[in-house]
Amino acid sequence: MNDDLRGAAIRVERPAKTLRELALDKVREAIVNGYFRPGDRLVERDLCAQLGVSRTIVREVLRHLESEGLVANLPNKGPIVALLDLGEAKQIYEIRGALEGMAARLCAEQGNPAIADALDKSLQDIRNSYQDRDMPGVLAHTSSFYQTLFSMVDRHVAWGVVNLLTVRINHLRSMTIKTENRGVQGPAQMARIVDAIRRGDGPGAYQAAMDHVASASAIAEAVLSGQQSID
Amino acid sequence: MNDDLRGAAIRVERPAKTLRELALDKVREAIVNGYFRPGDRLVERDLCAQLGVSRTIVREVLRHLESEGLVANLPNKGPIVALLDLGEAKQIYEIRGALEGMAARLCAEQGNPAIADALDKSLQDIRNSYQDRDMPGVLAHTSSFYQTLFSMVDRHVAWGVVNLLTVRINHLRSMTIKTENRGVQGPAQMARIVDAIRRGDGPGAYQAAMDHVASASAIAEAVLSGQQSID
DNA sequence: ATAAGTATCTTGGTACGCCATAATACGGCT
DNA sequence: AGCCGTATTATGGCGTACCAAGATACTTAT
Repeated sequence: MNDDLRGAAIRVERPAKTLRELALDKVREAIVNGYFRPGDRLVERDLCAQLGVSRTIVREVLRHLESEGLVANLPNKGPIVALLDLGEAKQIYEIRGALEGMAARLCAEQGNPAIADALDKSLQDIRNSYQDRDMPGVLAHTSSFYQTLFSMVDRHVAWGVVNLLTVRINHLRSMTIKTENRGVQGPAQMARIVDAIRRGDGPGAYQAAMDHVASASAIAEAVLSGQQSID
Repeated sequence: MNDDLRGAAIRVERPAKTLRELALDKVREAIVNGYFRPGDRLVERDLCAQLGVSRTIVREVLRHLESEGLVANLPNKGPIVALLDLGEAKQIYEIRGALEGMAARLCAEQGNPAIADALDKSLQDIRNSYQDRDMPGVLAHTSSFYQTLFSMVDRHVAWGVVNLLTVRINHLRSMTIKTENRGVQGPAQMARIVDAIRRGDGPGAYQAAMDHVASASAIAEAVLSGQQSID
């Protein structure tokens, strides 16, 4: 076991990623940032060619994405990129509200100033990204903000759920953050969460997190019903 | 279209389930009710033989269960039945509390007496199962109770999340319900949820649902730490 | 007895082939 | 010309066989 410890120090961190995992990431990413659009068919043999892997891998990847809700399987027709229904999107925002609110409350009750400091740092990254019009950066840092929220109170299961649900509404997210004033209101609402946490105000943090998600949901609904014709 | 209606009546209801789905259900069930124990290795070719299907299917099934959290994949060793650690179990109970509380509150705010009636019916089923010492029945009807809670307010996404998480703690559930007095306390706590819903008391319903899960969590923790040596 | 080499087990991954079904194109018949 | 039945194609569902590489157990030679 001593050997284990010494070995660990110099262990060569191999990628360790299997081909399947790489392919999974590629396809998920392709869906999430719109290379494949909702409703597009995902023909197994075509994906094999595009990814350069065998059908076995492609099938496993499709199964995985199916269980993530990113891909739907039509009987006798095959897999397509899942269509996002407005009602479902609202449900996802609602769940995020419940879980992020919970995490925020727990952070506040923790009474550890380091939490609020870490969140402030993420928040500043978000503001900077908005200023630079770097929208992918906004999304990434927003994710990072919430990941901090969950991981600071050791709630990785809840974080996993939130993450899982979030990829399904990713294109909605990228639309909401481009909305007028969102670059100001969003960070302001998140700052309220951080403030409540710093004050140790559990219910306040909960409410602030709920409010933030609720406003995102409202914007998403407006955007989605406005663009219904395009879909 | 008239033809459709007449045709539907005599349509031969094909299984429509693919072999993969059947195999998935079999393996999931085998894990959930303990035929495969946590930590057991799931050797692909053995599963092929036991299920009577090809490796293609088995691999897809294992991937699927992996993304459900029921199966873990050790690098260079292969899949095993996921081990449940206490902290994770507590997190799952906590999430269930948040979501079931949310659903209960929504049910109460709905102001539809049919909801409470339907829940009462499930509750009676649970009581009967307890009386008959039919533990699988208790679990099934408890699931049904919560499914009603979610589906009555059209929250199938949240129900999906709860369901997903619940299978991971299934063996804990089957232990908690065998606890002394649980056959009385459990239904009593659930009755409080139903009462609050019938009164239209949103916060009360929320709190009652939280309390029920919290007590289940406490029992699970006691059971788990008591049996730690057996694991 | 021990270190080195070897065999075995198992997964990761690939290639190929077969069958069933749905959709489409085609071609013959009236 | 128009319609109906058939052939073809596209595609998913499923199976088999094979190879490479890592891990582990087992020999064997010194």
